Amino acid sequence: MGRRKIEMKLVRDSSSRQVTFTKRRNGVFKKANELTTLCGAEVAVIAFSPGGKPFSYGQPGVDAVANRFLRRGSVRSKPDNINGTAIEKLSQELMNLMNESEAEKKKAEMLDERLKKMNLTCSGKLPLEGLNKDQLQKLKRSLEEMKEEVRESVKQLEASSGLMLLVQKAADDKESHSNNA
Amino acid sequence: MGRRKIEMKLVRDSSSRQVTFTKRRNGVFKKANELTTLCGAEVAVIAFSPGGKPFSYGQPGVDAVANRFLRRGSVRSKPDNINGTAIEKLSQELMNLMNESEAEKKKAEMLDERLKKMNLTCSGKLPLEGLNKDQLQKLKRSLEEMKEEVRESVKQLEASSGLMLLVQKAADDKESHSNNA
DNA sequence: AACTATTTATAAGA
DNA sequence: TTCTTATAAATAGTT
Repeated sequence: MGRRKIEMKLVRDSSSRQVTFTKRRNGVFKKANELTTLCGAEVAVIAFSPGGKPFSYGQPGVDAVANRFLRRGSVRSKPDNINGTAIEKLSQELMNLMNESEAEKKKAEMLDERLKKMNLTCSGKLPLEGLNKDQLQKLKRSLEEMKEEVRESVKQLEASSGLMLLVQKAADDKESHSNNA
Repeated sequence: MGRRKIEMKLVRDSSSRQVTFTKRRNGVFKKANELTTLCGAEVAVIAFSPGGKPFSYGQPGVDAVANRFLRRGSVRSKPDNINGTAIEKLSQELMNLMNESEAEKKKAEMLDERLKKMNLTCSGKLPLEGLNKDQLQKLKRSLEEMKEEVRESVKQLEASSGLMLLVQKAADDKESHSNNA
């Protein structure tokens, strides 16, 4: 996309390659950002430069995602309109939310398995012979902890969702009582 | 980049949004692939559609990324070269990974606290009484935020796992080289 | 780090 | 949906 068409193969000159990497990395991140903005999708990109330096989009990330989400939420519905049938809408959204949480749980489980498999292989071979074993171990532990926390979060989320449903039901009951009276 | 310039905001029409997502997702993946090919960089992209479906470049898993990594390694440098400075690069990557893991852990902890607080409030009062739709909304929002955060955590965890695999594969490679010698 | 000549990506449309 | 096509964007080579 420039003065000339280039062959799709490794750029020979190391310097040019670095320049190309920088330009195109920015390009990919921008595209990812647009995908996020345009479609409300969550996108994460991780790129290691030829030199091994890590770059990522979506990183400082949770904040950005949260902000985006909140903005969308406030735009979508007017607070005042929360009467009557709005409850049904909420109920529907809750249902959707819970379903998504389910999906999230499954992902976490798959992740879990992958991690387990990984751990087995790792401890079996103690692979990073020449590398810093200490670092690897720390890494492993970090991953382990993260896994636990995520799993815990999912559990709590489920519990909370359940509670929410109960609350909602109670609300409905109360309402129909009022109607009866 | 089409017949018209479009505003960079959420595409209103759900159907159009889906189309846009598909097209642009392919675009991002293609760009990622080019970055990989042109610069010998390792790139992973994960995208969740508005509907929550996961797509990724570098899959059917991390395996593809790992393979690419290994292929590049054998092309770029002689196998023996994995011993010297390559080690330092990996080490660097590990360091970065660990830093990210730390950040993630903290985020997860915050999430955890918020969840705990919420559970307390909910179970303490079983707030069906006030049960203002307003409260319901707040709860809903909390749930949604948590969902986002959990999902984000999972994504990051996946990314980390992928990196781990890469590191491990590289280590295995090194070992077999040693064995061969 | 900027600047274009071109190539690519893609928003509409068929 | 898949394929065109008119335009907007990205970017390779240049300064």
